[in-house]
Amino acid sequence: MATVQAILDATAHILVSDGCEALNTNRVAERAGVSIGSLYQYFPNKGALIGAVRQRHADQTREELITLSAQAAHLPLKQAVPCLIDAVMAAHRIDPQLHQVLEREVPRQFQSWDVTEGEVELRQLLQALLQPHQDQLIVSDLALASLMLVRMVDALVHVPLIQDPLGIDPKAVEQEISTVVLRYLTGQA
Amino acid sequence: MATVQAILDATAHILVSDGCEALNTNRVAERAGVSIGSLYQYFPNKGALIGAVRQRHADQTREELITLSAQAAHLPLKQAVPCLIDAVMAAHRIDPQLHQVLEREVPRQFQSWDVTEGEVELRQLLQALLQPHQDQLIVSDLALASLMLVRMVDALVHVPLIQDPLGIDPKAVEQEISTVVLRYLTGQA
Amino acid sequence: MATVQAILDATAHILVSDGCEALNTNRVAERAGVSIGSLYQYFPNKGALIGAVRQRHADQTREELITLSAQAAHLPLKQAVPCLIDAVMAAHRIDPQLHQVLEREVPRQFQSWDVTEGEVELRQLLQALLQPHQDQLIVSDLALASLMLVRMVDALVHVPLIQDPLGIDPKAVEQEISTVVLRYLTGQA
Amino acid sequence: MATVQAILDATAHILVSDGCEALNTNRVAERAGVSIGSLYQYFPNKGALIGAVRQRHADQTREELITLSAQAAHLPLKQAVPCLIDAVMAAHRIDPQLHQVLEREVPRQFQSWDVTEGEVELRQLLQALLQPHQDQLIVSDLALASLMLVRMVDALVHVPLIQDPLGIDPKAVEQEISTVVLRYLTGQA
DNA sequence: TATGAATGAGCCTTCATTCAT
DNA sequence: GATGAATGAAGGCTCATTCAT
Repeated sequence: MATVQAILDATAHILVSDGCEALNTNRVAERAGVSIGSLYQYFPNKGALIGAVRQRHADQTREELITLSAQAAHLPLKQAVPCLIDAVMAAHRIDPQLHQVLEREVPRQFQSWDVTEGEVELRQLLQALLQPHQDQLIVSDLALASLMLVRMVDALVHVPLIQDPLGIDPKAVEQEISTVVLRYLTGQA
Repeated sequence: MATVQAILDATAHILVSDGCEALNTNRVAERAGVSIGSLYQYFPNKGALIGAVRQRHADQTREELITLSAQAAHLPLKQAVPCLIDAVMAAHRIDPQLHQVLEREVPRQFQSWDVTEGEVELRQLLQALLQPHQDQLIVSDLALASLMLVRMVDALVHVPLIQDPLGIDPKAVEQEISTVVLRYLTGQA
Repeated sequence: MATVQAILDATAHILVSDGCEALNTNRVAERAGVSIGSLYQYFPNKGALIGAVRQRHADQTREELITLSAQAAHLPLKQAVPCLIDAVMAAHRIDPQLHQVLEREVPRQFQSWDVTEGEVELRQLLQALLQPHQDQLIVSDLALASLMLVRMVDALVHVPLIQDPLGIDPKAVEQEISTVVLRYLTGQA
Repeated sequence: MATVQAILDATAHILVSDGCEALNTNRVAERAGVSIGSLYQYFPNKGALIGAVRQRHADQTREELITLSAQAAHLPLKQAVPCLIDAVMAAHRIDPQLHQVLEREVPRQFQSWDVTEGEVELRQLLQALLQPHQDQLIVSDLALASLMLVRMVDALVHVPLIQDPLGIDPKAVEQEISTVVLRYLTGQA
């Protein structure tokens, strides 16, 4: 419904512009242009608000990721890897700032179980994508490799999204991610 | 002074055991066994408290890292890399839970500029350590490689510290980090 | 109308099961299975709701009381008194819990003038019932005696309805009420 | 402490003048002339406030009652009973309006166990006072009689404290209570 | 008439911070 | 320096009531 959308949008906006600490239900309601009563008609408490925003973002991200990574399924490994990295980056580009806040600022009490949930799903997806290329891989354990890759790619993908103090070129980083991954998987780039 | 130490310890303890949201100055003072007035004698506000804890933790981490990584300076690359990874892991083992909270939960208003500061220093340290091994490296840009390495190692180093839902062995992860790094740097492991 | 009945029933039910503090119009409407709008179609405000429940309960109580006490009119005093006490107890057994809540928990703002109203009526009824037995009575003032009796019987009648912490038998209490009354009125039991 | 006293006084005053529903912590603090923060320094929540007022009132009442009823211990029954009734009335005159509110308006959630507690104590006190007069009593069971008396006297004692709609004289009521009690206990007045 | 989304005043409570002692 | 009572702005949330459909 329009009201719910407005509330979620307002929440996300405040989260991005002022951070999690500055998020309060009255402010969300005001920015959403609805009364505080309406907010509580749809969300039982502040945590649910953040949870819903996280859910919406996670859903969008997963959808984007799955859609784009599907294209990699039929490519040779050397093109599949950059394609996947692109997918991950595209997913992160949906709302990088919101992603950042959700990832790094949400206090413990609002963090839900499904954070790791999503990662596990991702690792299994990746493992399935790598399976067909078994013969070219030099990694010993595909499950282990998937864990390593998901974590490192996630970390690296954030790099080009922010200004580097030493002036490293974002474009170069983006390409280098594929290099790292391919060298790890195949020993060559 | 003892009072300051007690206050910082209390802060860190609450941060770890109950999270950033549960940190309040009265509780810190109580746990530290000093009056709230004394707390404000040494710290102008709540932010300074968190800042000081962060600073102390960063200092300890850096010190540990520098001390341990010094040993890697005179080793061949193949042993230097595991040695460095060990150093990073040791640094993270100082207080992994505090590290986690500081890294992931502290709201924007308390996050200071010097987070990146520390990383830049790290990248330069790493670059200096790699320099002597130039001939064995296949990476094109040492500054870029340092950025990549610092980010990915930091991400990977957290993995063995928490229980994996898919049951991957922490020991295996620890070794695999060196593999990833060496393959990236030299094309072999 | 069915809607009104449903609303009153819902109100009474919530009053009994969760107390006056837990009574709110939205909850009443929900439990009654009608919309909040419909509730306000029939009751101008929350107070009217409680008032109506009180009225209904008072009406039922009065009706029961008058019906049953009519039987006492043609009995000799010694049998009339237990008969009347029985009538009062029967009236209280209609919905003892609701009675309790209405009597002890309803805040001032919802208490209406007619509380005493009912009592006055009762006193006059009792006085009329006693009049024919004047010759056996040793009380000086029948109006005063009626006041005393209504108040004390009301108080005593609640006793057998709740569990006594010292384990006094409810049946014994019930009989003792008649003893008290008869001794007061006639000097004998 | 002065602050605590002021808070309790303010609570009692609001309770009496505007009822339980109108009691809110901000108003209490304002009337007490302290900040809302100070109120919460001494009382963990609204319920504790009401509980403390109730406690204070119960303590005062009990003290008055025990002190005054001690005088009845060495009197013959015929003077002891009016003396006791006087004691009960004096106890009720401490703050009749507060007593009323505490007795009839406090919602379930704030009612504590010790309501009945006090009554049991009273019944045992009364039983001890009656024991020495056993030979003049015609009641079969002293424990039962004590229960009856406590309840009926409590009910009757409230009568002279309020204006009667039928114009019964309060003084007469007061005396009649002793009559009722003595007739019940001894068969004569 | 019935509906129920929307409203918003107001209540309970927390906590960073001050300041008189 | 140390203390801790006191402050009060601010935030989470409830619920009686309205009104457009």
